[in-house]
Amino acid sequence: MRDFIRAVRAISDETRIRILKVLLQRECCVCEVMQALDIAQSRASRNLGILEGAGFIESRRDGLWIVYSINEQIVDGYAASLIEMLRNSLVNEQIILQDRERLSHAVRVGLRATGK
Amino acid sequence: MRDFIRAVRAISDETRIRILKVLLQRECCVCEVMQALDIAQSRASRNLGILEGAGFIESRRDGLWIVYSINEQIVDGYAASLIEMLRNSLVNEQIILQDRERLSHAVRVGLRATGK
DNA sequence: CCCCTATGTGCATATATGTGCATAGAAACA
DNA sequence: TGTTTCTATGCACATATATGCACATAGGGG
Repeated sequence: MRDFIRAVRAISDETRIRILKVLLQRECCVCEVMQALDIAQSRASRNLGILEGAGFIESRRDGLWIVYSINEQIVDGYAASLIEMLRNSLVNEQIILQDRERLSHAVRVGLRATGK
Repeated sequence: MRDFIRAVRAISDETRIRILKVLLQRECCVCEVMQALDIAQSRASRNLGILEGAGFIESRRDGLWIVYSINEQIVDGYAASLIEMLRNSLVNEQIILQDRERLSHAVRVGLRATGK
């Protein structure tokens, strides 16, 4: 019951839904997620942590960055069903399309180094 | 997005999960739900309302009672997928089995008339 | 070995959520 | 039409959740 609720709650937040939708496009580091969603870094990090704790995503280090990606090898567990459900949902949602657009321009480089 | 979140949030609460599990056994009036879960009447009523608003269940009047049941005819909508997921989940959960046991003894009669 | 960059986290705060209590509402039945 | 019975809801309150800000941490690269 606890795991079930943790999984469902994890996917019941708009920010985390948007993150999952982005990660369904391709793996991302934290800074790419914050660019895609146009949110603060701490917010991206925290919500990625929640999604990881619920089993939706996994992380690995790649040089300076920590790359998050959809946890594909889950067979049991509730996250698998929910991810599958999300895959077919919200396909024409405005904000999801916006995030996808921004994601396509996101670069794996700190904002400090972008010249801004 | 709003509907998606409403559906997922509706099923992310232990009380409502237990209610849905009970209704998957058979349709119930409010007083049967409160007996099965051993909760207050207002709590049962309120959570039934949330589940109805999210599209999981429907209600009809039957004499003195209002009977709630799983909304079976939903094809589109997110509730259908979530109900299907719940159907195969938590099958050995202690509290779910307790609720089912109490449900089998529940009667469609006000507590006031039980002699207590 | 030190510094710099990316990521994680403690704290304060605003908002949302769940619940009990008491009461209002609704509708069947006499 | 009045009464009884079941169900819904306003209110108060406790708890949970999400977020920004500032800072701590970690670990790669020079």
